[in-house]
Amino acid sequence: MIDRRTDAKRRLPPLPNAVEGNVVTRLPPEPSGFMHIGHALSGLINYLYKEMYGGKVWLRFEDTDPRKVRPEYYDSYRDGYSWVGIRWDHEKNNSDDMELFYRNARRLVEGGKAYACTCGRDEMRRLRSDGIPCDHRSQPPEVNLELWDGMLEGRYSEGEVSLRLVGDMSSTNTTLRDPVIMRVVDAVHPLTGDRYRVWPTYDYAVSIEDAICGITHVLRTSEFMLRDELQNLIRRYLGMSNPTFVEYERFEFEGTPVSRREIRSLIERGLVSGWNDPRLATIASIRRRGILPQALKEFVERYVALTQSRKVYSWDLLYAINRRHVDDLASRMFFVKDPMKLKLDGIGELDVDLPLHPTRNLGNRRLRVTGEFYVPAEDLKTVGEGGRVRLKHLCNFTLKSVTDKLAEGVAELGPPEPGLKVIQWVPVNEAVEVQVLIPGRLFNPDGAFNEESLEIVNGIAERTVNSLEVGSHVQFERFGYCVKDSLPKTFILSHR
RNA sequence: GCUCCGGUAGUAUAGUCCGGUCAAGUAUGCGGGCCUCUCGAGCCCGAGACCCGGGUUCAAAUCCCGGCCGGAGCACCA
Repeated sequence: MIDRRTDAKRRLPPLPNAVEGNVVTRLPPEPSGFMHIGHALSGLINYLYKEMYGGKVWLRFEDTDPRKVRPEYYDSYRDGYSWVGIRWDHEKNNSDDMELFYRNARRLVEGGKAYACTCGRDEMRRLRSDGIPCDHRSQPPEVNLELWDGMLEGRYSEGEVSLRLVGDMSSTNTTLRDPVIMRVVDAVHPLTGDRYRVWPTYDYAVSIEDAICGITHVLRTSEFMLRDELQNLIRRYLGMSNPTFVEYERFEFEGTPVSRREIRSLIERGLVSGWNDPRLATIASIRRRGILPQALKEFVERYVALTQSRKVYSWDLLYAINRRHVDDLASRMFFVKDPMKLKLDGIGELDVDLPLHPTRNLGNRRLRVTGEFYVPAEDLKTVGEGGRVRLKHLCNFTLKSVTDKLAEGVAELGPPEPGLKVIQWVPVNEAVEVQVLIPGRLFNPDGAFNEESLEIVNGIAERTVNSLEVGSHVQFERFGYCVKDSLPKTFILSHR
């Protein structure tokens, strides 16, 4: 018997209607923009359930709006999902199945479940909103077929004719009010070029695809909730079976925009540097700032709930998990912010080997010391003249004098003296200048842009940091976990 | 405006379906301590919540009604 009060080993809750060995889920990105953390979390949910029960996951691109789809985004999702550790069993694009959508559309028309409508956009919107059917709804099937064939043959231009489902014009669920299922789009598709100009709409394409992919569980965010009924109706007309739906609220993080529109506007206004700005929550951003995929996975298992309540996560929740993962692989190095020069008597020239990690066997780095160091000014000032301090792994010293520019002291090499403040240091002859970018929240709780969202800290680091590869994790002792960035001399703080 | 959905500590959640074992568990954050040659990791202790008002009941976080607050949908986008 498990104590219900402990969730130390918390996992995803059981999936309704799940059959062991046969849970088929899907990753359904629209390749029209960059992948962000919300996609990753949702993708992980779909993947982890498939792993939990055994089954398959599909990667299926929802690319039926040629105007929005861009070729580069297909890869952005493939890369992103792979990076978070998802391995999908099958991959396809909705745009692969145009003939299938056409065939089924014809079946619907023939069966009286769809009709060709020539109402203008505004007219259609008005009637739908009032719940009133238009005359086209009661056209004889021959007329509908004639018009449908005309669409396929290219006799109509965009907006002139569209194929509509016979739904329920008076339903309170407005998605059911005879939605358009096929329409003419005069745009070149990145995958199919100009081969097709009649495209399915989302609900129609998804209904059919979910059925033919054998999806057993649709796990998605709740903006789709009202669509369940419509999609089931389409499948009923077509004699296809329905999946189980599990819908949950979108995942947001405090002070961080999620919508592409918002992000684009920040970029255009120059408030962030681009789609991979470390303050953003795109996959490119969180990778760049050192969030590990394992941390995302653990985050899903520990903190995600498949409920409809609003979720705005605190970044701290993710950081705490990430910190534990990163702690094992981050080399320890010295970085001094607001440095002050310290001259120590009693130390000659010598080479010292310092461990790269306190507990793991990551090896050492060697520093040559001469008696002149950069150390944090603040530490010396708090200790004051006459005070005693420890340079970590090196020596104890007594501070003799401190001015604004220089401090002097007398050192004794040897083991640490209990009770002394232990500080990091960089030999003057081993010093390199670096900057650390500290990303913060982009928006304050009141919604205003946070002018201090990116802090830049300049300081001195030990030369060893030059040998770090871009993307590698390092812990600047007494400062925080950072990632070596591709920008020259730059590190990005992951978190303290 | 119409239609849905939600509201447990600062944050995320467990518990809500099948009312009592919940004077409400966990994680994170916060305060304190231990340990440690880091302000990290690890360990221990502490403070901190059932949106409001009615009702039903011996008993309500859990059921009912009303209110308030929040979110979503209402495209020939997905």
